[in-house]
Amino acid sequence: MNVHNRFNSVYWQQHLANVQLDLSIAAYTKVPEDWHDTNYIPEFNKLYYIVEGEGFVQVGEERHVSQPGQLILLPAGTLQSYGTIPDAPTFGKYWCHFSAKVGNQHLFDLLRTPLFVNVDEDDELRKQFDRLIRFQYAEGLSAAFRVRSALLEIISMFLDQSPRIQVNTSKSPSFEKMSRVIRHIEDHLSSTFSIEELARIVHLQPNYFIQTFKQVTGQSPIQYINRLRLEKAAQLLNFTNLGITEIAETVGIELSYFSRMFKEYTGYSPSAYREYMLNSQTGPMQK
DNA sequence: TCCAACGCCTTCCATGCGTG
DNA sequence: CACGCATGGAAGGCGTTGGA
Repeated sequence: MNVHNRFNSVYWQQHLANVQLDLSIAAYTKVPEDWHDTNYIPEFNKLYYIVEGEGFVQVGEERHVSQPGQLILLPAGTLQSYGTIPDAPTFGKYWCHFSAKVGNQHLFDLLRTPLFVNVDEDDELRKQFDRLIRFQYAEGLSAAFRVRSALLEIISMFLDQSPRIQVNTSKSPSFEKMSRVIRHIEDHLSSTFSIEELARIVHLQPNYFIQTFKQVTGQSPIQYINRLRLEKAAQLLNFTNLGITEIAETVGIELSYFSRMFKEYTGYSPSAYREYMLNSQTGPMQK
């Protein structure tokens, strides 16, 4: 079971997408010649998008002299230094400070990313930073949504450009244990699970197991399992010709209950859902 | 860690509707 | 009529929670 598989699991994708974002500040700055700091540990994450000039950043032991076109991530809680380079023009950069938490963990404790990436879509990234800057102090209900969406977009671009991303679960024993349980669930979706059986996998008391599971995933085990089953069922309805009865069986739910639950989940009965998806895929193409 | 109480989950069964 | 599916009621079991 390697790290790559773990990252591909439905669990991690879902789980990391639940990230809580909080922007503290975003701006564009042409930094002064005396811009520097040495060996300090910030509470927040920083993203720098270098547009002009030169400078260095250091996280832990890794030191990097940065060029325009690079997006740099300085994760919260890491030992950092930065500064200008003598006789070189200083950085002109977009930057922002933000917190990103999944449950009670820092996102970039869970995700090991490179220190920087080379950006493909310069225009797009500038646009997102501009949005961030414009909406951070804006009035109105939508501003906070826009800030969040711009920040997500920037982080996504960073992740997409990263050649290697590792999920690091070792910092949290609960995460490690629960992801083992979730892998088991994903691998055996069509069978039935008892809480006792799942708790045994990680050697926990059932009631303590439920608590831990909920802390990590935000859902009780049963709710989590059912959501997974219904998502799988929706996929099967969408992409296969299997009968409803067969699909119910495949995802381990009794037929009549499946109908009921599926409707609660999607608003459509299974067959209505299939029809709806069929029409929405081909509908606009037909005359 | 254990226990008890509550409420939700699940199963079973009956019924109805549309289709071949 | 048989079959596949949807819907709903009833009941019991089990998951979940909170307190000690």
